Amino acid sequence: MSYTYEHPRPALTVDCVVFGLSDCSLNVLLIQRANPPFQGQWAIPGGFVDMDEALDDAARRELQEETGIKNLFIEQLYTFGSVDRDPRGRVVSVAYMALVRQADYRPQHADDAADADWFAVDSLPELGFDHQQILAMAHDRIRSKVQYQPIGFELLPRKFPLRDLQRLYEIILDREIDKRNFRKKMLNMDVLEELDEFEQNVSHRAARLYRFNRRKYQQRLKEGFHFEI
Amino acid sequence: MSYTYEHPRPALTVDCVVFGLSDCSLNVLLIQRANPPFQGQWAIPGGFVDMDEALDDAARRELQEETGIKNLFIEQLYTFGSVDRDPRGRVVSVAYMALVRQADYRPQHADDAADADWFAVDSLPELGFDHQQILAMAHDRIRSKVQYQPIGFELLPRKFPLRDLQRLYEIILDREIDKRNFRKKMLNMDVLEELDEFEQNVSHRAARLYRFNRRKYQQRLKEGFHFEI
DNA sequence: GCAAAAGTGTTTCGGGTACACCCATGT
DNA sequence: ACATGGGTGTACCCGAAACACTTTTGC
Repeated sequence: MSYTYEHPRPALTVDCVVFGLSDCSLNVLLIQRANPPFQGQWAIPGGFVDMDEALDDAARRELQEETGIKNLFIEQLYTFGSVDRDPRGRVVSVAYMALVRQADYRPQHADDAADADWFAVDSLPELGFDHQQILAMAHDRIRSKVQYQPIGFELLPRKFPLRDLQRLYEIILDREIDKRNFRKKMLNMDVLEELDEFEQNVSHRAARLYRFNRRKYQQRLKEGFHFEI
Repeated sequence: MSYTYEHPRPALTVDCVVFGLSDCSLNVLLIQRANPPFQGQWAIPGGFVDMDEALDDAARRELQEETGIKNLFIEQLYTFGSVDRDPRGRVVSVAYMALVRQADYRPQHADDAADADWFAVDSLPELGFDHQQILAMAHDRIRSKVQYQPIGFELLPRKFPLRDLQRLYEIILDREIDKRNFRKKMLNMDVLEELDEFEQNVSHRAARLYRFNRRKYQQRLKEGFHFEI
């Protein structure tokens, strides 16, 4: 089967920067390329956009093929279209950023990848294509966006102690935060649900668990509320 | 001439939301479509991406064809790729936003447009395609970005009185701003150059002119400075 | 009882906001 | 002289930041 057009068309792909969080670092999911170009090098997962799927759907599909996870948070980042960004020819790529609960699954690599693994954002391997640049932009985006939108919760389990939320911000923003001020501000925003559950299996006093209440957040937004760290 | 590919490819276009400022409104440049679909309706200027030009270059080129202006401020906005957004088939469009000094030129329409004109953003005509949505996103973007990046200057003449700068913010943000506080804040940022020139041909005391000093701004950025209205 | 982390208020400081009058210029 | 807009300083208030001790739990 082949397709013919009057004018030449660039190929169109989506690439997806997947962020996860571990105890002490913000991580991204990379795949090791099984085929040329950049065979053996690490890269951001991605693939071609089908004719009958929207860009967001393509990103979600690729991500599911690479990771097995559905229903996650994704957001369009930027579209990269330098003429020479892919040695195989003109390829324009719509980059997405996704946030996942890293503990929920093991990376599984698709056929076009030799391997898939997490890397801390501050110690990345060399990347193929312009993926270094895409990743840098994604990192900037998450750093700034986490401060004024409640997207951090996408990286945590549904139920979490405040300490973990604070640690999340400390890791992403790369600065220490005062515990009392943090709790005060976070709880005052009134978008967290205080649960009657506590951490398990800790060798010290167990912390209370909280849950992000999206409904309450949406409601507060309408009242002119503004999420901010 | 025709081009054949193994897999089908969406067509790729750039669309450009051009903002200008007049005495009392923020405006966008629209063209009236000369051909179907949506013939006779107003739309955002745009066109196909050539194989040997980067996306930004395509946006700049289209813009120059539509308006005759080069060297203006452009910024990528978002990529729109719903399956049915164009009745002619699958067309993915990378949307840009541009800011121009509206007084500097008259709109001139290209061959594919019957007409081109400015419309105040708060009284737009009905638009073809998903251009209403693109425009709404551009409007959101300029509104939020103008508050933390010095892009407003792109809409003003090089030399301007502070009153005009304040009016710009009042128009874009749609709220009144206190004159003394505005001047204090703006001058304290130390990115404006106080000129020894004054307005001409006004029937009252002439205001001093200022100029945005980009070099000083870049330098202050490195010192950890943060532009904000 | 000791190690480890949870949980909790008050004071201080700086920046944002509110606010009104005199001055320069052209007609 | 008057109409029009240019230009200027101070007081208050609120939210951000700094800061240390007691409590709970497991070992």
